[in-house]
Amino acid sequence: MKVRTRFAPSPTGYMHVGNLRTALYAYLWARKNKGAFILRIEDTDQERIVEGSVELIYRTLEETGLTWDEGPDKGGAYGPYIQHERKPIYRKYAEQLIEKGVAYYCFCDKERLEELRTSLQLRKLPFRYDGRCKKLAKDEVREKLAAGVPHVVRQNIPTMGATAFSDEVFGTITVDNSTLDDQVLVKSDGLPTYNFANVVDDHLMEITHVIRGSEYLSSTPKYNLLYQAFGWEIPHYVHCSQVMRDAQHKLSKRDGDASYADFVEKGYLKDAIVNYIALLGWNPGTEREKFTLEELVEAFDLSGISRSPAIFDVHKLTWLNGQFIREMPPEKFHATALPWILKAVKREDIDLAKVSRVLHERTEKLSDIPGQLDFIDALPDYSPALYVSKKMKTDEKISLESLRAILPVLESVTQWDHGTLHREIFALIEKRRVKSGVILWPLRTALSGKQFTPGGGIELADIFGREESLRRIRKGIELLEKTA
RNA sequence: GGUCCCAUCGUCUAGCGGUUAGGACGCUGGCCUCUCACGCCGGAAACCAGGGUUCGAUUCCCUGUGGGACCA
Repeated sequence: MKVRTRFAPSPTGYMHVGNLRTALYAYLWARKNKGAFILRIEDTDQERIVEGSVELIYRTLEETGLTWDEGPDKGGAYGPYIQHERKPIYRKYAEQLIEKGVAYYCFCDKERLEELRTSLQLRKLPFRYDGRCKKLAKDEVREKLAAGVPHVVRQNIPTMGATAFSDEVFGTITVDNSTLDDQVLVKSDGLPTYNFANVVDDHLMEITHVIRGSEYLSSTPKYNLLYQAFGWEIPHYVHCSQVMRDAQHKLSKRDGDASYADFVEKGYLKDAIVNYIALLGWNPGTEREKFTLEELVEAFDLSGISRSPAIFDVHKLTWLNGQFIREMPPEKFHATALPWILKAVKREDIDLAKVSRVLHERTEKLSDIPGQLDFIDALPDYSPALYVSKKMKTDEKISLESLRAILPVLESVTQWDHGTLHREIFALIEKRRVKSGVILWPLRTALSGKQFTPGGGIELADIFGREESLRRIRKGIELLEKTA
């Protein structure tokens, strides 16, 4: 049978990385098996719907390369792919269940349910519907329906026995039916609950592998009861454990760093994000850690999914991001980095390609870039103490001598390029018979006014060009003369 | 509160009865070096606890502890 998986997000305006990981696993499994990956929008909970969410879902999946074969925009043989458009379908199946006695109409209103709840709470019992409407006579039900009394449809769970299901990652799980609640299948507005809709849709859409978060683990027995009542084949279940912020908390929207968009905004590459979340809770069985999406398709297997929750480690994501950045060809890095470089560099006399060259090995995430370039547009005010470096064997006095020696050398340079500069500066070092740091440290300090910079003194001189370099060196000499 | 699930370095994980418990991030020492970074070499760092089963348990079983999910 052809493998069919689905990603079924609610349009709540947010693409949580945990959801994205679930989508990724479903995508990988479909592709790995040459099957189909389906996108279905679960909008039965109308109150939670956020404008523009569906577009956000499309955009995220497209950006990350998780292409779907069937969906609201693409169509397919199993549509519609938006749950609220499937309303009549659910009604029909709910009626079937009622006929079979596996479900029943419930006319209990809010007040009665509230009473039930408080009375159970007083006795420290968990809330469970007491099944009152189950006992209603057929005529009574018909009358109430005809009179238009508001009602829901509830699942009639057997009071005896147990229900078991098998999960690809958790194994067999058995639950006593007596602990299961007669959950609502169809709400009073006529729309199905998620609990009902997902079963009907997964069956009708011929989903073979239901890949979803572990929060559905405890309701799965109820779904199985439904499948059994309909006589439908039960799909393979693949439950993925939570993505956590720390041991106590799920990674949540409130932290401001839980969504795909948050990470893109912070300068993470989509490839790195996808690679990292794939590894969160799944391992390929080898020690390999870096994968492209295509390579993940190849390597992915259900058996590598782990049961315990995983804490999202932004440090490791950052490292992986750096790996992807370093691997880029220089032109690609330049194109990627350019918008971030332009945030810091406004002057137009700078060759930005040279800037990205020195940045390339020094960038882990793109948002690091502006801060690294804050000395380009204007030389910052800096303390002469920056000229002191024990390791480079230099201090204010020595630096002053060095800068005074550098100035005429650079002034006489006619061909201002990296090769020439390098040659001239190193000739000076040799001539003065000093350690290279004695010349290079003051040069870099004078050019940048910073302790650390992307690029060394010669590279910076090349980037700044003749006029700006000489100007900054003279300024350094001035500063040191004042100190001495 | 009831039910279910989970438990190896700080973090992600390998392990599927006998291993010097492996890798990666992070941390750290060194080398390289035009500062920083990259890269390379090294180091510290873990089997939640107690009972079984077994010649032998990180591994299998039970209990406890801790954490999570679901139902409220």
